[in-house]
Amino acid sequence: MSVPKPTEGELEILQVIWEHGPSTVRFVNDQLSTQKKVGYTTTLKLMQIMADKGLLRRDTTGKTHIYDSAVSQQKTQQQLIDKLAVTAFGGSAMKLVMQALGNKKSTQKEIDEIRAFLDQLEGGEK
Amino acid sequence: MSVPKPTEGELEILQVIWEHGPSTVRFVNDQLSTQKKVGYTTTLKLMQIMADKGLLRRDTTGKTHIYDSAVSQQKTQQQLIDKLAVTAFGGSAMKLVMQALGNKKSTQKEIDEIRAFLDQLEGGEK
DNA sequence: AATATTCTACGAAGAATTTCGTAAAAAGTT
DNA sequence: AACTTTTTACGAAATTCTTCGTAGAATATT
Repeated sequence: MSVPKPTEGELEILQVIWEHGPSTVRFVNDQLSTQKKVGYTTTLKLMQIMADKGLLRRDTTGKTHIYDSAVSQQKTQQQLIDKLAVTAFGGSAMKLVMQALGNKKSTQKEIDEIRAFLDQLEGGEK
Repeated sequence: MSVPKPTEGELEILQVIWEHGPSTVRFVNDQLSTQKKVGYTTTLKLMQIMADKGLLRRDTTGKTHIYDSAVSQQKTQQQLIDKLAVTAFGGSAMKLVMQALGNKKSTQKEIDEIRAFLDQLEGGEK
């Protein structure tokens, strides 16, 4: 297999890196620590494992290693959506979308955004 | 905590029960077996655990126990979407929806469905 | 009634994930 | 240079999830 689906803990790390770009373990751990209690070596270990798996790339030239994402945010998100669609929505991404829209107090602005997005989808069809 | 988030294996079982209603272990196992190889006692054990967790209810009056879902399909699906939104979309369900719509070759019919759904959302606002 | 089949209960092995302690290397400080 | 801090490496414990073997109870079959 190529790159495995990230686990939940791994996703938390990916999100930090997707948002802030290449980061040190220290930085990622600081970010995670604002959300939950987590030891430094725990984060380190996870990131090392992720590098082994191919989820992260690391630059070991400097004193402190710099980790960067080796997977695209969009591809990963799509992978997770597809997985959820299969495991919880009988394979229907549309049902998933409906559910996400339905049980959500969407603002008028959001609804308009979706409409615009749909228009765009129709326009750019191939 | 009340009812925990179902695991992947548990979701497969829930889907069978959501679709077919109250079921025996035998039936659920037969259904799962059409998708993947799985031992009878494996399914049994999982369903027993799910009953302990509060994901399933069971009727033990008869010879063979009958299991029914103790969690609503819709609530569970929403729970999973919310979780995915948080762990992979920075908490934004809208981003999740966009992604789901975007990287999906949506048919015209599906797009129209979503539009109708949005109209309905606006109409039934409180 | 004896035999065979089906089902539940139990426990435990296996696998994947998460956590962290300890030690050594590297860098910074006094 | 000696000391402190930071970082990496390693391994293993703890947790959660999954799988299944075995035994015994319940039911059905011959």
